[in-house]
Amino acid sequence: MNSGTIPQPTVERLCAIYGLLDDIIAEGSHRISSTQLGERLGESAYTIRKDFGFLPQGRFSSAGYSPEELKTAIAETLGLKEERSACIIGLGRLGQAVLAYPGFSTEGIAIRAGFDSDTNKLEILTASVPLLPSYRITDYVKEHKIELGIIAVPSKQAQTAADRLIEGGIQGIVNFSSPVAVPDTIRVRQISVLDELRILAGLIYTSERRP
Amino acid sequence: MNSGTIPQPTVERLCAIYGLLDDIIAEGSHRISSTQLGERLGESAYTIRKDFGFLPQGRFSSAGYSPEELKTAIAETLGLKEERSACIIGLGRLGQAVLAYPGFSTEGIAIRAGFDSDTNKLEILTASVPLLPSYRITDYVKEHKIELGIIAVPSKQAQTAADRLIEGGIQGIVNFSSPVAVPDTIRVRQISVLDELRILAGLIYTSERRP
DNA sequence: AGAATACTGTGAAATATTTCACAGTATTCT
DNA sequence: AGAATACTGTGAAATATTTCACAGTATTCT
Repeated sequence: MNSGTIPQPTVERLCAIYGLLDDIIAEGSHRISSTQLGERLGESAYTIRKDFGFLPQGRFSSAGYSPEELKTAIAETLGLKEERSACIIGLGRLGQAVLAYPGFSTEGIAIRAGFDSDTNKLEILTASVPLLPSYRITDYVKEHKIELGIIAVPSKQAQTAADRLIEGGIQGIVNFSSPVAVPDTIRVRQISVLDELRILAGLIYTSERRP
Repeated sequence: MNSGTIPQPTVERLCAIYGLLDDIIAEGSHRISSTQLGERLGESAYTIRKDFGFLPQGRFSSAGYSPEELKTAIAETLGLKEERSACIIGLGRLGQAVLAYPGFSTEGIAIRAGFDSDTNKLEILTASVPLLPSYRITDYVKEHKIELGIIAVPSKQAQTAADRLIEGGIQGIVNFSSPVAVPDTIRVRQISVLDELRILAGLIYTSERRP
């Protein structure tokens, strides 16, 4: 067994597994082994099992894990049982794509509002949640106790968006835009397709050169 | 100085810095220190300097780095000087958003084609690159020596998309869809907003509980 | 011109993370 | 029913990564 703080790589992998378990359940499997999970994720079975050491001791054994029980155990450990409120800043193509993503509602994340500084856009778009002008971010986040923010604005507006979210009391940010400065109480996950493509290029290039 | 294989976390940070340097150059700075870079990225200055140890010895010193020289040094080290060819599979909202992203052309990544299995969609959309039916992925990737693929299809189609790319000789994949099984010569970068939101929730929750 | 400052570069130490090796055990097979 | 199998859980070892501490040096200040 294991307690103490959970290492960040473990939290990341547990979340990846959590999502994967939906696929596995959809496929109809009722048992899954650490080896199989590791293969799907590109991790070793040892690592997966060590990660599971942070879950409440489940007396799993000998024929792998039950996907349903695993999901429950992970949800409990990472606090994914209660629904989290989120909002999205920037309703361009990317923001709209995220807003329209059907997965959230069933998965413990509720997108509660969308914001954009272009009021025209707010009128044209339709959504099942309120779409509001950006100057209302702080108030709205505060009033509705929104915990997570997604930033999908052009890079010059990223810092303003972050500042408004933070002033409203946001706890974490997924940022598709340029990196933003935040106090170290706020966690930021940076996402950039361009960076990822470069990382791939870099990994490929450096492993070719130095075998 | 330093050679040998470059650690993956270093490649990742160097790519993040590479992108950040464009912002810094745009702001008009001609000098940037490891401390400043670290603050923007949420890393320590030590780490940044260690990372730079993998760059060709630049005799930078004492008043920080020149953003331009840094960019060149990183590009050289990671092979980002030559343009890389990429393609995108799946032309839903997300795929369209990526395809329309203006940053690539100026940044050493060229999106050469888009694919979708819905031929209607191919006719409706317009783009500056060919939009083709998905069964042509393998041929096209092979013929045009496309190195990187972006998968933005519904989860059930992800594995097929990956298989076609791999058969065509793709070297790396950025995958917005469900995790895919690939031979270990292929590198995959998995991107999921839902996972990122859960990671944030998990990090926040576990650090609250165990201070 | 000389002193103070603000950096970098880098071995060595500290820490975090992964991998190994194997005992223990439910399940499956004959 | 007994043997073989296929797992998990976990200390210990190995490895990777980060942090520290500080010497060296160009730049800025007085």
